[in-house]
Amino acid sequence: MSHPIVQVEPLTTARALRGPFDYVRPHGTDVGSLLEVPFGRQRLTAVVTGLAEESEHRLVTPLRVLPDALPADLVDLGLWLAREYASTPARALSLLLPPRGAREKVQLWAQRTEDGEAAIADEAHLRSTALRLTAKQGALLQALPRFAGADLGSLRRLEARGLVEIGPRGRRRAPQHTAIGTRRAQPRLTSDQQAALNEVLAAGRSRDPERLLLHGVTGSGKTEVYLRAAAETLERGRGVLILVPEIGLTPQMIDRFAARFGETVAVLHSKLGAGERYDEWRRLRSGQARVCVGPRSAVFAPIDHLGLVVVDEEHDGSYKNEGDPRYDARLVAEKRAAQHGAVLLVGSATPRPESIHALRRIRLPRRVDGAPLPPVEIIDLKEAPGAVHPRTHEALVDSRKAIVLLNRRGWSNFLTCRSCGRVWECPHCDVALILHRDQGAVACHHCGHRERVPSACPDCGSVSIARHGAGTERLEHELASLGRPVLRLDADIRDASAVLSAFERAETAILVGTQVVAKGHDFPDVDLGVVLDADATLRFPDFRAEERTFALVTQLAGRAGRGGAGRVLVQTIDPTASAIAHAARHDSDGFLAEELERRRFLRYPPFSTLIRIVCSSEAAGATHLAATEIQARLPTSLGPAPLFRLRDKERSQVVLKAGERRSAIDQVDAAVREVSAAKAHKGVAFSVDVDPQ
DNA sequence: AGCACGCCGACT
DNA sequence: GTCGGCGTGCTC
Repeated sequence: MSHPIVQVEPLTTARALRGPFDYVRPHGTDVGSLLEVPFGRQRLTAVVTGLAEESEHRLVTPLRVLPDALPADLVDLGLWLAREYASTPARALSLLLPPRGAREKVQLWAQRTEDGEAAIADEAHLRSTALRLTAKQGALLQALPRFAGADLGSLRRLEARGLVEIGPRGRRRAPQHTAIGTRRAQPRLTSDQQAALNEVLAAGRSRDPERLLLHGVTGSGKTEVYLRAAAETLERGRGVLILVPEIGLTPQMIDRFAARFGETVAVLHSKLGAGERYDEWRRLRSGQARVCVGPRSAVFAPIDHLGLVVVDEEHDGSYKNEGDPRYDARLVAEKRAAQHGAVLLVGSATPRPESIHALRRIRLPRRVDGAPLPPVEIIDLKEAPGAVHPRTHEALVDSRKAIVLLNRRGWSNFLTCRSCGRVWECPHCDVALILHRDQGAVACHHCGHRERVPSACPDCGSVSIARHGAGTERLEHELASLGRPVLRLDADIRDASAVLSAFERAETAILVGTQVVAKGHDFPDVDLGVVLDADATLRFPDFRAEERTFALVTQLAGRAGRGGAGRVLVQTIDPTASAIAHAARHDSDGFLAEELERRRFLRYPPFSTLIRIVCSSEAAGATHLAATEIQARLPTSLGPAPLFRLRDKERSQVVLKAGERRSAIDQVDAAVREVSAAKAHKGVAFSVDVDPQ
């Protein structure tokens, strides 16, 4: 037999441990097969990544072959992912595995036999046969095929007459929200949409398709372009992948795809139960489903012959993974499209400068309803101190439905003792505790530590405690004086969709919240949008602060005035700030041109690659030493810079700004491997982030 | 990451 | 004597 050996990656989280390891090849296995192998004294799941003719090792036989297998292209993708993000093959492949811990659900399935068909088709025969059946059995015979369910008794009688066959069959556990069959009429495309669609279709006919950016204002009908492009892709016999930011906030995308394409749509996301997730994965793997809609992790959906990969709201930060392979689903989407020769189509009203730079842009400059974008007024907070400027207050009084954005959760930012100056801080992190009055607690927003609201200072006994700053909870409380319902939406709210639908139903209301309110649903009758503290995002110490502020203001403007009349107010202490000024004019081209020029000048992405290495340890001073050694091995890197203590761990970071991406990643990987292997740095954990947010 | 092997201190 | 500390090294 040729290739009697499998090369395998055992799935362990150990950073130092990288395969491939060789084993005897079990019958019927190939690249992508999943095995259970003896590994040292453990038994581990392992992924076959290659085949070989011979090995220098003494081989053992795997314990068993697991039922599902990865497609070979996903094995390639996993190995690429490991290298691209300086992780390990095992950690990367773990992200792509079929859902574990669930089996196929099998139920009895009944269908007509040839005699049964004849009984239905031939009316005379039907009379003679069916009349001798009870009414229910006759109805059942006509309603087949279907799962047997509670009618098994009747079906068994039909089976005895040879009219039906009954046997086991897998049954799909469909996620509840998939609104299959609620088919809606296809809207007519505007001429802009038609032109955009033509470009996407033209790209799809090319051997080496272009990567496209659909830059369309909110309400310009990007989703309908995705749907039409998907339909055409399916007709060509190829699969479709649609990525969306967060499934909880964008149920419309799933609904619209399920309504248009029915059973061929699968959904993959973290809220699914084990059975549902397994069934959806299997439906994709087997080709029963050819379209997948889901968040970042859905970029690993097992779809073969991909023809179209869509990334909706491509500016959204949730495409970046926080866990160990710190992958960016937007880059993985691009890679998958390239693997399959598929069209990459990313869409946004506020695209990233990176995308403007790298992709060919198609525009949808007008809303489908023809309504103009709402006017944006900038309000100078220097004129009047306080959280809500008098003009903002006036506008809130005049509005019927308003969205107010404040990017701080809780009641107040921090507490101090008026008599001794004590600041309430998290015992595990170097940050202040935030007051949450409704929960009767102060909480750390980084590690989740909570304490009861203090009634007295533990240091000096004073009962006079000052509350500084205002968050969404306090704002909610203060706006209640306007005498209309105030709804709050932020990470403290358990049921976000209940708040959104309450706001949608309300005649008049104010929705207060953090960034999520700028995403959320589309409300047709919002007449006012307010950004209370645009400076909070703008002054963030990050080179993306400008673009995030621009996106926030623009996205909020998109929520207001869908029906026509609407206005947006942006409060700031710096009205001349470029991001705010451009957003106020709806001038994304101007903003993006300026931002790209700035990036080019400062050599920021896309004109370089940033790589961040964070060292963390509970031992005092250890991270600084480790980071210093990392820095010494990377000639052009900056640092080490201390970060605030998090979960009892000191942290220190080194940042590399590289011209040559591939070699820089390899250098960082080598440096981290060497330093982490040194016994002097035991107890120090290292994390590498390529393209940090 | 596990887990065993191995070479030194204080306990029934 | 031997129970067990965790330093060191290996896993096809």
